[in-house]
Amino acid sequence: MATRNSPAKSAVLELVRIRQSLAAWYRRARRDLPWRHTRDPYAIWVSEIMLQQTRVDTVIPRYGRWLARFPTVKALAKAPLDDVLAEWAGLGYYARARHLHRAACEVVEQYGGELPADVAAVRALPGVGRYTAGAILSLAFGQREPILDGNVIRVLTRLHAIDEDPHASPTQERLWALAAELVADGDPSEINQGLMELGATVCTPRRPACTACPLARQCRAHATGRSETLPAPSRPTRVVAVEQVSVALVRDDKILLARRPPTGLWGGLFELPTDERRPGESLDTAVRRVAEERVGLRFDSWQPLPVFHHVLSHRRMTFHGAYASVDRGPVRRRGYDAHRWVTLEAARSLGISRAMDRLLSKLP
DNA sequence: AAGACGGGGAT
DNA sequence: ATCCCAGTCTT
Repeated sequence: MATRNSPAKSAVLELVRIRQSLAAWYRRARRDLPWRHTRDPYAIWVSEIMLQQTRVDTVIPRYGRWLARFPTVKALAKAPLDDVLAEWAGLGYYARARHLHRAACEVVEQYGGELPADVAAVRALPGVGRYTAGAILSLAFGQREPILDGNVIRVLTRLHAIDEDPHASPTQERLWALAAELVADGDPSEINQGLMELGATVCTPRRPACTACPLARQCRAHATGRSETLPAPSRPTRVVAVEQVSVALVRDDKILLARRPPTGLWGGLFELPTDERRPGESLDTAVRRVAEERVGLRFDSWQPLPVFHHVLSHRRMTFHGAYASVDRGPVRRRGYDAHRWVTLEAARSLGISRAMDRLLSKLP
């Protein structure tokens, strides 16, 4: 028989206290966010995909717009991918939109348009990883599935004063186990959202508000003055500089847009014919080469557009834009799978990247 | 285990 | 300039 103060028993009591403090704090301090007004699994799913690596403030105006345009899984599945990407335009990580569309088709075909309340089935959908499956199952269906995202990693590494790299496999498994232990009792939706909310508003990357934290008394990092130094920083990704050359080809007051291949960077989005500038290549040579090689068009003279920089997580791009009138003649695509002659107005409502939107805004 | 994959806001 | 965000997929 365990004694009253055995380690095992005090650990269990501590867990109970953490759950209760967290849930009570969450009920009191939670922000009023659009996706917290629904239990529609599809709406929760959409919000979780949009929120991947994307700030709440960025998602808020896009979430409602998305649901107005694609109100149900069936509506999304029925829409052409071009429309889906156009609606996603500007949000980044476009594989999320391609996967969401494909997953919607699968849900219609396999489950009649209703997201199954089964973690393995949801996890098997394209674009749904371990985190998103846990979030959908716990928030939409109230199941005891853990979640581990950037916020929860920060909260748990501090709570347990974990020094190891949180992205290393062994630490990942330990963190998932800790997250699972928290939802083993109580309300999994409140506990999971409480963990994320705490990480987003109190247990922040810099200058955490420990005096306002419901878990401060149980926090090992706080007790040892390490709240600001945990979690261990991850290794930064290398950013490569590249020069891009884009040509705006004009004919009858319309410009030529071409669709990128369905995968890879900006996959499935439209753009002005673009290619990397080669080492040592003059701008004039590059501009003419891009038009000739990528869409099979030539011109006599061209005008430069203002140069600008566009930064991605792994690239620092310098865009050199050119503007030229072209005569009649067939478009011969290379490396694109579709093209359209459109007005500038129509071009900006196609699925285009932020970089391309910036480029189009510089046209005369 | 590491890299690809966007964009923006905070410091 | 640096960090990093309600991550997933590929290699």
